[in-house]
Amino acid sequence: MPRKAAARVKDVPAEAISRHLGARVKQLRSDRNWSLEALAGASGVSRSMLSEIEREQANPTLAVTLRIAQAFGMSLSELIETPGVTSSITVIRHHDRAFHYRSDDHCRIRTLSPLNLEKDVEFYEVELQPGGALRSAPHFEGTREFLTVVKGLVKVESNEDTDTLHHGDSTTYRADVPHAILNAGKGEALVFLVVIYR
Amino acid sequence: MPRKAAARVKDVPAEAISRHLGARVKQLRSDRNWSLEALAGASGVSRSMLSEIEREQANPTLAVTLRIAQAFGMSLSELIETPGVTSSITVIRHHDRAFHYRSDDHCRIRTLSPLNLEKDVEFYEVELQPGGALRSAPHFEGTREFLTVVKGLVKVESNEDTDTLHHGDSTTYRADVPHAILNAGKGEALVFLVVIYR
DNA sequence: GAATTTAGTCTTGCATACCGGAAAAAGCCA
DNA sequence: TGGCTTTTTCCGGTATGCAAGACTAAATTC
Repeated sequence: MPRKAAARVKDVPAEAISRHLGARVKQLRSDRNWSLEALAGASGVSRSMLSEIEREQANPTLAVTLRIAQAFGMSLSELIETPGVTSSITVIRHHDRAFHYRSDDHCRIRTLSPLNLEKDVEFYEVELQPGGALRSAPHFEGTREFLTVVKGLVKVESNEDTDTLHHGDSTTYRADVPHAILNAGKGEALVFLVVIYR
Repeated sequence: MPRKAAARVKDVPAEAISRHLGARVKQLRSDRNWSLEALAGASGVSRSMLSEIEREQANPTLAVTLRIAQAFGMSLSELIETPGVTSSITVIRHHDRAFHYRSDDHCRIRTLSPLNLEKDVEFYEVELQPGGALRSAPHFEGTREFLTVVKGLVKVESNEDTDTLHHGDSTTYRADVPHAILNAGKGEALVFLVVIYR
């Protein structure tokens, strides 16, 4: 068995890189009746490279892609994003490491909402080992947290206030002050947390 | 003196490529307490490349940048774009009937956020018996729901899309179209639901 | 404090992004 | 059809993106 060649990114199916970037560039260019030469002039990217990109035979660098976007008078995002396609459902699987926001011995946090997609709300799952705690510095003014306990015994602190929650209890508190979530029980604790920025 | 090399894109000032992409990656990574090794594992991009990118010494290809974005659970655009009271605590006890939003044989809904206090976000716990379903007419334009399955086997429908979720899986979907949450398993199902109105 | 582990940077080597110019296609008008 | 122009693809060379492993420094464990 020949040993596996070094996995290079180029080997990734071209379509996966950025769906139809080539087609998109070609479209924008012909919309404007530009030749490769014209686009090359406007972008500073060589005709040959542009040709390859349009035929999906290249894996352009960020810099080159950015220049092309600028030549069309748009941002990278605008160039890359397929306009108007918002798939209805997005799923985050339990074991998807990409969403393990943070993990250490005492505390594991999973992101349940695509971060930064929803700007002012975040949804987390937090697992705390006995004695474990999640302490946070104040967030922006007006930020509140909503929390519900699925398993274990949890103590919540916000400012000087403190409260203890059992399985099934929920709470909301100010998060624009120092606050903390602590596992006050003997077993593992599991809570869901919604953070709302104002 | 060697003759002037052909002007390559790499020669462009690094900052211009994508403002502080390196810093951004580094930030996201340390936010999550990930080592380069961990990020390499999650993204499929080598440590060394990641190191170079963070130090702004590389001009990554689109493919690599995309993989990094995916490892962080965000889109390319999201990665590239620059981001940026009296008693503190209110508790809702598990058995407090006042917050049983709705109860019937098949479906029990508890409100975990004081309703109409936070106007554009609501937080629910939904319990579905086998065969039970929660069907909703479209909410306001732009409304999305975030859902995570704590127990059971759940099917989600939004528009024509459908997906099945096991324990620990999460999803987000459009709620401004007809949508439904169904218990597709043999036992009781428990999910947490966040609704965001736009 | 030596040995082990864990973090990051540096080095090596290959595949390829990228450029400039040549060859090939495609129009376009007699 | 034959030339003339314009547009696109092909080709050769250079610089560099990228992966893998070596190396170094810091933190842990014994």
